Amino acid sequence: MEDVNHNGPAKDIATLLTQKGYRITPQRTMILEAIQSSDQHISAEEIHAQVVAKYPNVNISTVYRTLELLKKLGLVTETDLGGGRFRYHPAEKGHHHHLVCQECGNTIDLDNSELYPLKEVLLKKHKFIADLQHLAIMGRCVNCKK
Amino acid sequence: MEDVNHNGPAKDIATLLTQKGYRITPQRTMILEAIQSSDQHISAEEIHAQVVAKYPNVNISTVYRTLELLKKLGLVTETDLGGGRFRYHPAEKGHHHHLVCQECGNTIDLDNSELYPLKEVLLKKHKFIADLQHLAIMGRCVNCKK
DNA sequence: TTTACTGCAAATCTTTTGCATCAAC
DNA sequence: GTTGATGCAAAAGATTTGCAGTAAA
Repeated sequence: MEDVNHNGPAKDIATLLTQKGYRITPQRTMILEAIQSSDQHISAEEIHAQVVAKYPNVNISTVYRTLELLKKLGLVTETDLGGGRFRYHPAEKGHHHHLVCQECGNTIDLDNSELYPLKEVLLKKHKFIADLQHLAIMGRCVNCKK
Repeated sequence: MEDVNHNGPAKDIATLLTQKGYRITPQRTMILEAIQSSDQHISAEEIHAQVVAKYPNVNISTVYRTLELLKKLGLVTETDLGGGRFRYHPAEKGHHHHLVCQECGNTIDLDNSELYPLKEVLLKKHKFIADLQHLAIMGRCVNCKK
């Protein structure tokens, strides 16, 4: 019971793409695998490196175009953790938040419940609907604090 | 009592620069004015536009180089609000946080007290020292929510 | 006069786009 | 055989850098 869905997620996505008139290509398959095999958030460059290792001629623009498609279909979430580079993760893995250590780059995941009080405050006091899917909190982790 | 310091901030900064062996140029003076006159966080491009209005030949690389210097001296804080563009504000103005509307781009400022509970939780549960100076929370404001 | 600062142009770096070719269906 | 997808090269947008000339001290 590793996956959220009953079928393998890759198969689901392939089916979904086909149904919508998109095509399954080796490039797309490998890009999907790269995203799904990554626990952490992965960047376009990292996806590309991983794909190229097996299938040398894939261009990074194909990665970007595939990510754009997957975003549009709601299969992948794009997160701007700063640093001028987007990061991606499978939407099915649910949303979590990030404590990013500015020293060592490690990220700690938080779940929704820990930010719920904040969300409530923002809504009540500022009538602001916070999109906490895309939240990254910078700082320093234990190991780096000294 | 507008300023945190007793002397005008611009004068302080000029003195400080001179003491450290840096030079006061018209470009630097105007860049400093642009940063200080902005309540909100200002981008390099916005600073440049404001400076060029009065002093047409200033190059944007001068803006970047001045910002780098001011950062190094701790006079200006650089914030990565995402969108692949840094924003700057005077360090003396203290830190506040941002609710950024993804629809209209408006920002609502929060002060430290509203995020204090969160900071405490992160410290206690995750031993993570959150640098909330650099926090931006994305979402939708009242006007855009519908 | 010394050398820090500036303007300009060119280089980076990430992401996007135009276009001709290729391959999934 | 259609037409959506790909690779390549070039563009775009923000920031950085090399260099020769300029100006603050």
